[in-house]
Amino acid sequence: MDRRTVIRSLVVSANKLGRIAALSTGNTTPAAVWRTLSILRSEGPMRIGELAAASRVSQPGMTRLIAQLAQEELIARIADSDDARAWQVRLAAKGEAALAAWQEQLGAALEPLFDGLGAEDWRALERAADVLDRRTRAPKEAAA
Amino acid sequence: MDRRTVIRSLVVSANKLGRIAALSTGNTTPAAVWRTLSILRSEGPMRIGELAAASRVSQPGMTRLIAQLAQEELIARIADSDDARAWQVRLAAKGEAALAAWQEQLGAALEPLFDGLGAEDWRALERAADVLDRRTRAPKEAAA
DNA sequence: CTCAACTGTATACCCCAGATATATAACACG
DNA sequence: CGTGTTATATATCTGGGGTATACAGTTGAG
Repeated sequence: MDRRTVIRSLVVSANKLGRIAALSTGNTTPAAVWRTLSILRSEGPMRIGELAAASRVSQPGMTRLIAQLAQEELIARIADSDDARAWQVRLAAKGEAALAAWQEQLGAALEPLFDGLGAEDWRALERAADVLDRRTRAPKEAAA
Repeated sequence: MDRRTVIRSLVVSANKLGRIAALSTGNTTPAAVWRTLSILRSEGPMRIGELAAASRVSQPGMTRLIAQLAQEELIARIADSDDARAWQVRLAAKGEAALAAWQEQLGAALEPLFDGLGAEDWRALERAADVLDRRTRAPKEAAA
C-alpha cells in the first residue's frame, strides 16, 4: 500500500465510522461540534478566529456554532482583555461532560465492530490515533 | 489510552483530515460520493439498496446519488436480470479515474501533514487503515 | 390464473450545516 | 484624529441528506 492509498483508505473508513455511529446512535449533532469541543479540550481556550481555523470552518460558521454552543452552555465566551473586539472561548464543564458522553455513545456504537481484534491491531490503532491527532492540530501561523 | 478514547480520537482526527483536504483542494464533492465509489471498487457491483446500506445513507439518498453519478457517467446502471425493479450498479471507467484523481488530490493535500513520519508510524497507519477498512464493510445480513 | 401482500426503487418535500459577501466595531499608526 | 486594518457578526443562499409516501414488479395462496 503506498502512502496515498493509506491516506485515502483512512479518510474513507473513518468517514464510514462517523456515519455508522451517527446512524446507530441516532445522534444528529453535527461533527463540527465535536471537532470544536475536542479542540478546545486539547488545546485550551482560544479566539473564535483561531478556533475556526483549527476546526477548518469559515469564521462566520464558527461564530454561529459558538453562539449555539454558548446558548447550551457547552462553552463560555470570555472577553479578551487585550482586544475588545475579540472573545476567548473556553470549554465549559457542561461541554466537557457532553464530550465525554459522546465518547461513550461512540464507543458503544463502534466497539462491536472491533470485536476480537488482537493486541497488535489495537496498538496500531492507538498509534495511528496519536499520530493523526498530533498532525491535524492547527498550524501555528509562521509569520509571512 | 483506552479503546473508546482511541475510537473517538480516530473519528475526530479523520474528520479533520477530510475538512483539511476539502478546503485545501477546494473540492466540494460530498464525501458520500467517494465512499460510494470506493465501496463499488472494493466490493464490486451491487444493488442500490445494498449500496445504500454499505455507504450508510438512506435508500432515497442513494437513489439520488446514483442518478447524479450515472449522469456524470461515473457509474453504470445495469438491469438486474433476476428482478426488473432492481438495478445493479457498477463502477464505470470514468468513476475509477475520478476516484484515482481524488486519491491523488487527497494525497497531495495531506501528505505534507505527515512529513517526516518514521517507518514505524507509517506501518501503524497502514495497519490501522487495513483494520478499519475490513471492519467497516457492510454486514452480510445474517438471515433473521 | 389472479389477487393480495410484500419488496426495490423513485418522487415529493423539508431541514439545516456551512459557504460567501458584507456590515459593524475596535484597534493601530501616521 | 482620520484612515486603513482586523475581529466578529449578520444576511442570504445552496445543496446534501433525511422522512414519508407512491409506484412498479414479484411472489405465494388458493
